[in-house]
Amino acid sequence: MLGAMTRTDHSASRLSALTALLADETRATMCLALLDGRAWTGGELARHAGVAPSTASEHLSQLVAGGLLAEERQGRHRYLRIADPATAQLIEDLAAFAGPPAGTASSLRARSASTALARARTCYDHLAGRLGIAITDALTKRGLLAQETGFALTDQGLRWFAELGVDLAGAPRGRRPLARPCLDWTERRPHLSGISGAALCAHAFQAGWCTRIGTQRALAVTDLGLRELRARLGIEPDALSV
Amino acid sequence: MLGAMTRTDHSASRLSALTALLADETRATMCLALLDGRAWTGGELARHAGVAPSTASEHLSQLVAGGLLAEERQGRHRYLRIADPATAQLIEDLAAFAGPPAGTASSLRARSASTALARARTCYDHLAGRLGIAITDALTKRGLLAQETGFALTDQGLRWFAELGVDLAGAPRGRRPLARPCLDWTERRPHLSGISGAALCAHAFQAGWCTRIGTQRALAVTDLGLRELRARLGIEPDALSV
DNA sequence: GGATCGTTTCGGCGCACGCCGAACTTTGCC
DNA sequence: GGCAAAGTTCGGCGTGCGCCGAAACGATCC
Repeated sequence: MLGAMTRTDHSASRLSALTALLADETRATMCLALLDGRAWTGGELARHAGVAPSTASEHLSQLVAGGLLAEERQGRHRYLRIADPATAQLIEDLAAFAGPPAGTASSLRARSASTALARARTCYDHLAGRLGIAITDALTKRGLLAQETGFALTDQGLRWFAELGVDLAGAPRGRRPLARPCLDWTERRPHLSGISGAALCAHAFQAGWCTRIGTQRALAVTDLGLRELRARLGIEPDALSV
Repeated sequence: MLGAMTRTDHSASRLSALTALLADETRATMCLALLDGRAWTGGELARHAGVAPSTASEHLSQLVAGGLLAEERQGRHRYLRIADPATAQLIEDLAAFAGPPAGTASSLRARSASTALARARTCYDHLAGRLGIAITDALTKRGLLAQETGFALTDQGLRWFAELGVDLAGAPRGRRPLARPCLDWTERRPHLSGISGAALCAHAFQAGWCTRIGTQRALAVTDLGLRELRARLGIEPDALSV
């Protein structure tokens, strides 16, 4: 009992310290902005969050010290990004959990249906929005991704990636799983994350399937992308343009 | 840009409100205690966290209002439990992420190697500790659980559960996946969670494979349990008693 | 060298909130 | 009905922390 107590206490201390980093709205705004997967400067984040540069500087130092963000100094700039995919995943999970309850999901979806962000965007290092959902659904429908008994690529799925020219076996395999679900903000449904999700997103950029719009995380699918998605996954262009 | 801004702002507000609930060490202690899956009274949680009943009452009201806990009034008692499996999973994820870095994992494991908690425990509604890891490893080794390409039960795995007398198809299937990984505190490795993990844990209790020790979440594996684990999964009793 | 810009450090302000004890309500027991 | 126990409400205390502006620092450009 006593042993369990102290152990729990240490865990509670660490848990509260971690969540305290995100418990401030300014810091939360910064972390959510960084979920686009790119590195922002301190000034950009300060303006985005609507606080003075000095305030932002202190917040960012806390986030770096807490391990949520990584920094890189270049000249007089301080570039900040999410520390690693696991951290991005955690923030995504929290954001999805904190999202509006299921009842208001439809109204939210309807309200934001016309925005570019809901149509296609990146979610740290993989594809999200209706594009991400459409791809995940297509992979599942074609038997490339098993969702009934968990969330894993099938052997056919591995071959599909190989045909795409993406070498998943050779990918740097840390503790990050090959495939894992990531709950989508706008769609309230899981889309493909993990190493394969990141690889697919990277391929989509490299092969010119999609490009970034503006400075945020919104994406546009190119004509080539539409053709490839139809040819390789049977995704009709209509499903993405609505 | 503006649309994205306000949207992000709302998300940040909700994200910070959610994490603020766990950002206090007293509330974090309470939530971690409730991860044993049972319902505690307000007084028990107050004593466990080391605060006055009045203080605990206010904290618990916040956690209920925030949706993390569910309450049930019975006479002059107020029973509290984690709201649902998704919430438990989130708290587990956070606790695992907030846990000690990989470098200190071995020393932690060594230090707590002798405690009953590290040997076998529940993690909300499924089995954890070395018992949970041993089961997950055995399922994987026998081809019942696929971890190479994600995390999902195989067809053989479904048959194994059926032979056990556990009907996974008939389980109340909400959005909760059949199988999902849950990162273990002490072992720093994933163990089986999700509907199948909960069903296996329930079966283990019902069939007398294990029983609770004390009032915490620690478990003891019975002789029958040891025999069944060896017969059904090839788990040697030594692996659990070390 | 001088001007400018991005960033950081430092005081100081003010609010938010976690804590307790005391008083009160409700429930259960004798 | 009377008493004990669980829980809640309220007032008040103290502190922690998020905010800003001013000033200092360092890099870049002219």
